[in-house]
This record gives sequence, structure tokens and C-alpha cells, in this order.
Amino acid sequence: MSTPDRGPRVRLVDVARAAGVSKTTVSDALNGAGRLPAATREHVQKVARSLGYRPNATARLLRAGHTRLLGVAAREYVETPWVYPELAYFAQIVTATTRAALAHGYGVVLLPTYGPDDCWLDMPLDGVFVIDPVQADPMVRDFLAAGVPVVADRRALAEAADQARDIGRWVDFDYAAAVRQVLGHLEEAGAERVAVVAGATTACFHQQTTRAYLQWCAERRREPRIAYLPAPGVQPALDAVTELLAAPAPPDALLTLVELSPPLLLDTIRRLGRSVPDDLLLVCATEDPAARYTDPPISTLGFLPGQTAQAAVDLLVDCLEGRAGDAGRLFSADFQARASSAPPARRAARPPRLTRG
Amino acid sequence: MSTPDRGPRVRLVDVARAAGVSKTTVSDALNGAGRLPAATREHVQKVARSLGYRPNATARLLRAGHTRLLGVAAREYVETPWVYPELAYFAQIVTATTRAALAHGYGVVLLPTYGPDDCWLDMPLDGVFVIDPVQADPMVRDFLAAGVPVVADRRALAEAADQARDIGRWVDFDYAAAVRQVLGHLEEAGAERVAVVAGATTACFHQQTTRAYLQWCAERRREPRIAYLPAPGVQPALDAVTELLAAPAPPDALLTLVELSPPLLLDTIRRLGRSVPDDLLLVCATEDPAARYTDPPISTLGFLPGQTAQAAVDLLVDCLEGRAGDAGRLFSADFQARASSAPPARRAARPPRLTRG
DNA sequence: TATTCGTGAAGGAACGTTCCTGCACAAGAC
DNA sequence: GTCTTGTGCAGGAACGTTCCTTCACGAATA
Repeated sequence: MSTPDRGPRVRLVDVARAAGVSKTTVSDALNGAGRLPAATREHVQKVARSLGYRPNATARLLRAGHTRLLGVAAREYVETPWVYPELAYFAQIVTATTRAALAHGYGVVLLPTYGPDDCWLDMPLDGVFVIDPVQADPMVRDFLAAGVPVVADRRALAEAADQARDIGRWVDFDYAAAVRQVLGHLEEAGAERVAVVAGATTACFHQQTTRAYLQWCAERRREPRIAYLPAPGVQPALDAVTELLAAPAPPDALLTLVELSPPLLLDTIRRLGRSVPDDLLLVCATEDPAARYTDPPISTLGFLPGQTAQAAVDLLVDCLEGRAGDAGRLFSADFQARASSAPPARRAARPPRLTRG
Repeated sequence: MSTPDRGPRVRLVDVARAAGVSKTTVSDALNGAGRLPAATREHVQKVARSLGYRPNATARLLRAGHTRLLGVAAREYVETPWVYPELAYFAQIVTATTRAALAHGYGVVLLPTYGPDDCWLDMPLDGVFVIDPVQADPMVRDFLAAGVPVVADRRALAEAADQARDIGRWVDFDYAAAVRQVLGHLEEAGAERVAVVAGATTACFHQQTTRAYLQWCAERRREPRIAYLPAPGVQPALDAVTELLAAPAPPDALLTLVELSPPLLLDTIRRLGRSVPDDLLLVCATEDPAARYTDPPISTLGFLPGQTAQAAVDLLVDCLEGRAGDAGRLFSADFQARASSAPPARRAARPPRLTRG
């Protein structure tokens, strides 16, 4: 095994010359194609190995007409670039996307959420998965216009209009239904003043969850109690919670729709002199597995990052490889009711409320 | 603006034909090269736009001889694939790598930590950053053998021997020094029985931190109290802590070297009837920002994922673009002493210890 | 012996760019 | 009127593969 010398890389023709055969023979020998006797095949392989030959990936991609590379972009905090992978949800999405892509033989490129316009178009991508696109998302538009299939939500695809025709697939999340499910659960547990901590971006998730909450309040003629966070961060989130709980006639239930460490939140609430679930019912929208291990365990609203990503990749790959496949997939949330939002015992001891059977 | 029709993509020659000029002229007009009067340039650009022309990324990469794509692989839990981005450290590394790469005009591909051997070699990468390589890491070896520059730690590079000669750069972390710093801090705060929760993989971080702790114990003729976790996960980590604290002559200080939610850990310790820092000094190796907001705030040992990634990308890009640059960078840890490891007041009330001035 | 047939391998086009070279032509210098 | 100089553009090689086509040759068949 001689040390491969630096300098210009050894190419297919170099192997061919060294082995005394043609390019064709080398290519066939290494790729298991063509009609070659085992002897020739082995000889070529040996020469290739001894020269340290590695095929040029770019050249074979050009020839193949595809790159087997998928882009993934998480746009939620597009205004405050690059925080997203610190959040468990996005980390899990990215993980699951990569895993699913690998299973199909694709690699995954992390796309910038900001930067020089169009900079993403220089990347050799076969398809793109845009998570939580912002309104009139330029990334979605650009890729579709460039003929690169995109998976995003239906709204984003619709905004990109005609370009999306047959190279867009959707993965939708019924955020509104998820929020209503939780609010219904809290109402059944006896909550009358549900407060919400929400993100204030143009991302689909924030927009839809907020709207669902406001509408739910309107239907019940209740005053919404909502704290908006323009950017992620522990301190702003804790401040928001503190302020909500300090209000006159404080809330008797809290739903957090921003990423926040559940055990830390629980501890903060305790330090504010409230007890969960006795004084305050608590539900967190989070993927943090720590929520199951607190005392009491915290009810969570999860958004199935694994399943979502898997579906997105499947749709994308179907589209890329010319299979029919679905036009999209609709997901609902994963609500895990735990002790933090159970009806408190002290209420059970009260006289039964007349408003319910 | 006519809708670009599906079917075969519009190529450079198509634009040339439509504009009545040659390929050269189109290429020059769109790339701002050559000697062209403004009129021709604008005409070509207009035709290109109207046809919806987008240059083929793969073709220009082949021509350019590079792909402007960097791979990043986090190998720590290579045995239990794909959990890593759920951990704050790796998420931050990946984020920072992507950001730093983008600043240099590069994209980032997430590499699989497992999968069919060599599957990573089919990707068109200019360089690779391998975080926390395992022993005799095949990925490092393969890439170096294929002539792809790699940034990893010195040990991994040394193991890949001659291949690494001039296309490997190192980013080292003095994990041992970091651990000793924390242990020294705990000792000064009065700890006499420091227990450790450590990961049990072949990753550099786990190996070196564990060895440093064992050596530190040996130097002091103290019995090591160490719980090994073969895989990440909340429950196993909490179980390990519980078991350590339940031992006869329980530890008076705890250092966790696996990813674990700091507020959850603090709560668990409390539920076990111990109080931080009065009964137990606590330091967590974590990047979780929540550690600063608990009561008491938790001392943390951080590993500067942002700076490490930035340095790795800088080294890689230097290497790729033929600049001299450093051969490597050595990092030390970021230890933040907070109240969770402060000498408890009750000890200050004791008579001063004779062993120290 | 002439014809098919199968095997083994070479030649060269194609993928879609970029960029080097060179041609035609006009304007200015002599 | 010839000779330079410069401008505007076209032709074609090259990047490193894959794969389609062709061809030579020996064996089997008519």
C-alpha cells in the first residue's frame, strides 16, 4: 500500500492507464457493470486501490443528473438567525430529516435562514423541506421558480402560486386543532382563566396558534391573556410568565407555546408562590423529554417532529423519483395529559358545579 | 413573465439560442465577465429571466473543481445513531458550524454517524469537520484517504497516520484540564467525596474526562465514585444520580458529564432529600442556558461549541483555499462557578480547617 | 468454409457549465 | 492605403464521470 501522493487527484483515466485498459473497463469494473471476466475486474480494482483512486462525486452527479442532496430549512425565527437548532423541536426535525433522507440514499444540507438573497440557489439540491415557512416565503418561491421540488405547508405553496403546480408537496399541521384540544382539556379540568405565552413571529406555528387561542377566547367572551415573545430566550420567557401570574385575577392555567425548559418553568412558578396543579394548571408545547420526569409530570403538546420529517422526506423523494405518491399529509399534535393539568383534588372536594351535568 | 414550462430544464444553450447569441456571451452576461456592451448584457439577462433560466449547480461545481460544501459529523454516540442533535451541545456545534461556513460561502451537510460503510464518500464535499471522533475513526480515515481535508482532534489525525500529513488540521480540547479545574474548585469549596456521572462511549470527550477524574482520585488516594451511562436518556441519568446519592457515605459533590437538564437534576436531588449547595455541591457539564436561572443557579462547564466550530471551519477553509493558517487550535473549557458549588455558609461557620492557611 | 453468436473491451458522446483562444471588424496612427 | 489596437463575440476544450455504440475475435452452427 503506497502512500497516495498529494497534488492532482488520481482520476479514472489514471487508473485506466496504470491498468492498461480503457476508461470504460475501469468504470464497469468498479461499478459492477458491463460484461467483464472476474480476472479483469479484480485486476482493475487492485490497481485502483493501490493508486488510492476515489471517484469524483461532482462528476458522477453531473452525469447522473441528480445530487441526492436535500435541503432543510427551519424558518421560524428567520428574523433572529441561527437560533433554531438550539431548540429541541428543530433539533429533532433536523435529526429525523437526516435519518429519513439517509434511508432513501440522500444527504441533508442545512440551509441558512438568512444571508445574501438567493445564496441557497447555488447549492446543488434535488429538493427542499421548508419547516414553518414565513409569510410569502422567498425561499419557497425561489426554489419552486428554479424548478426544485419543495415540501412546505399548503399556505406557503399556495402563495408561490403557479410555480408550485406539480413540484410542491405539502405537510400541514393543524395547529389550531391542537391548541383547541389543550384549551378544551384545561376547561374540563376547571380552568377559567387560561393564559398563553406565544411567539411573535410570522411563522406559521406562531400565527396559527395565537389566532386559535384568540378565537377560542372570543367564542367564550373571555378576555385573552397572552404574552408575546418577539425572540426566543430564557429570561424573556420567564419574565413573561412572571408578569402573567402577577396580574390582578391571575390565570388559573398556563399554556406555553415557546420553547422553554419545563422543569425550569415549574420551578419558576413555584418560586412565584403558585403550586402546580393546585393553583395553576400547566401545559407546555415542547419536545423536551424532561417534562415527563418532573414532580408533578408536566402535560405536553408535542408536534411529532420525527413523523413530520419522515413524511416530508418521503413526499419529496416520491416527487423526485417520479412516483405518484400523495399530494400532502396532514398531522395533528401529540397531547400528553399529565398531572400538571389534572383537575386539582381541592376542586373535587367542592360542591359540584351546576353548569355541568 | 410567462410560466416556465415543466419538462427538461432550460439550459444555457437554450438561452443562447433564444437570445441569438453564443453560450459564451450568455455566460459572460450573467456572470458579469467578458467584454460586453451594456445593451447585450441586459438583453441576455432579460431573455434568461423570461425563460426562467437557472444555472445548473452541479455543472458549475464540476467546472469550478470544488463544491463549497462542508460535512459535519458528530460521532459521540456513534453506537446509538442520531440522537446527537437533540443534545444542546451538538445542536450548538451544528448551528455555529453552519453559520461560520456560510460566512465563508460554504454550505453544510449533516453526515450520518452510521450507515453503509463509505456512504459518506459519495457526497460531494470539500472538507469535513468531525466532532469528538471515536477511536480509530473510520470516517476520519476514509476522508483523509480520499484526499478530503478533515478537521478533528490530534489523536484522530494521528491515528489516520500518513494520510493526514498536510490535509488534516486539529481542534483539540483539553478535557482533562477542564475536569481538573472543576474538581479543584469543588475541593476548595470543601468537597471531599466528589461523584461523577459519565458517558461510556469511545468518544474522546467521555474517555478523557473519565480518565482525568480517575487520575485525580488516584493522586488523592480517594475512591472514585463514578456512574457510567452507556447511552443517553433522561431516566438512566436520573437513576444513576439516585444510586450515587443513595450510597453509604454519600458524595458531597456531584459533577455530571452527560447531557441532562440542569433544573430537572436539581429538582431530582431535592426530591432525594438533599439540598444544593448545603448538602451537595453541583456542577453540570452542559450548554443549557436554563442552568443560570435555577435557584440556586447551577455552576456549568461549557465546551464553547460556538468558538470550536468557528475555529474548525476557519481551519478547514484556510486549508481548502490554500492559505497557510495554523495547524490547529487548542481550546479550554468555560467554567462558570455559580451558587450551586459555592462553599455552604454552614461550613464557613465551622472552625477553620487546619490543613489550609 | 461461410455465417451467426457471444464475449471482452475500446471509442467517444453526453451531462451543463466556464474560460481560453481567436476571428472579424472598426477606429485610429502612420 | 497598410498596420496596429481594441472591441464584440463565437468556437471549442476542459472538468471527470457514465453509458451507448461499435468492433475484434474465437467458438459454435449451418
